Amino acid sequence: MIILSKLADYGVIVATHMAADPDRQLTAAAIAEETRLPRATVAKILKALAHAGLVAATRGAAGGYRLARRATAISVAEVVAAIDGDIGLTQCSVHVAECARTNYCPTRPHWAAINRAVAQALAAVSLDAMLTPAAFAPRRPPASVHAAPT
Amino acid sequence: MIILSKLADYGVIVATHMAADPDRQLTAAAIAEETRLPRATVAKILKALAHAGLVAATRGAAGGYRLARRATAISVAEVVAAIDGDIGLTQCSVHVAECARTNYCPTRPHWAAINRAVAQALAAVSLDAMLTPAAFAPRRPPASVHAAPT
DNA sequence: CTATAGCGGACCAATCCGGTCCGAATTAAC
DNA sequence: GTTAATTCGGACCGGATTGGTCCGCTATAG
Repeated sequence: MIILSKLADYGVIVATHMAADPDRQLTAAAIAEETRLPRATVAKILKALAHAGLVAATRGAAGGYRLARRATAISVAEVVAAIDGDIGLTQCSVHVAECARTNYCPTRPHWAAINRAVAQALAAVSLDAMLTPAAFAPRRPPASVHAAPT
Repeated sequence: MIILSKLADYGVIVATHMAADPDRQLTAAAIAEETRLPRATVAKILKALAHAGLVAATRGAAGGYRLARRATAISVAEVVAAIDGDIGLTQCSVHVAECARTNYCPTRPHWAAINRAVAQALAAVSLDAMLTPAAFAPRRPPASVHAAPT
């Protein structure tokens, strides 16, 4: 299973790219070109990021986007949340009201704890950190949960 | 965004239900009834769990399922992986070969670290833990990544 | 031999997602 | 003031994935 949607994945790429030199103002077309992503899709992503206040848009001729904050102050979690919406493991975590099983489902409270761990894992990494040349990151995949990679 | 698929969510419910009294052998129909889940769906889930070796099946009349191991020895991560497949954040994490961006994408190695954190959060919780009455689990949602719950 | 129950797979419908496009609004340049 | 460039905010569509169901087969108990 893939956790992040493609769009959110692209979002991180775009945001990271902008974080590379935060002072430059880039048009959607320029970012698309430099990241090798489809132009229309990049535009859509930037819209979402702007909506969440992560990037600032300048309209009109000679307009473009730039990061609204310093790269160290934007976490991957924020970027993902801006595109995919709020992060939650189960239906229960996000739409609590709709869970008719609330009464006889003992597992529900436990998801919150796991949920927090996941959210924190994403929140702990800033765009700035994504740019650094991978120093500490291990080269091999997790290898703990693996069963059948398909 | 919801991380777990509905099916995987159900899978945890089913597995947890079985962990409640591990010595009883339950038919798929009985589990469906007791968990209030659609019978056919439960059957499908049990098949997946059996395939992964998490539950043992007895065929024929008076057959049924039971946990293959002690509830303390089965993690939520295993249940999820049995149904949704391997866990990975991005396309890169699972299908590394298909990522044409490998060369000019600086973010890739960093995903592995986040990936591990997520996997570990799921692996750290056993079915047995899911059964305990929520003692330590905080009642409030994460509140860190939240932006707009839709 | 018959009823029960899991096994394996095919199958369908619906939802979600990636991606595209277009008109409106806004600003810079001429 | 007019025109061109560029973002904004939608709607929109096709395809892929997923949730859910069903059927025929096998195996076991009585």
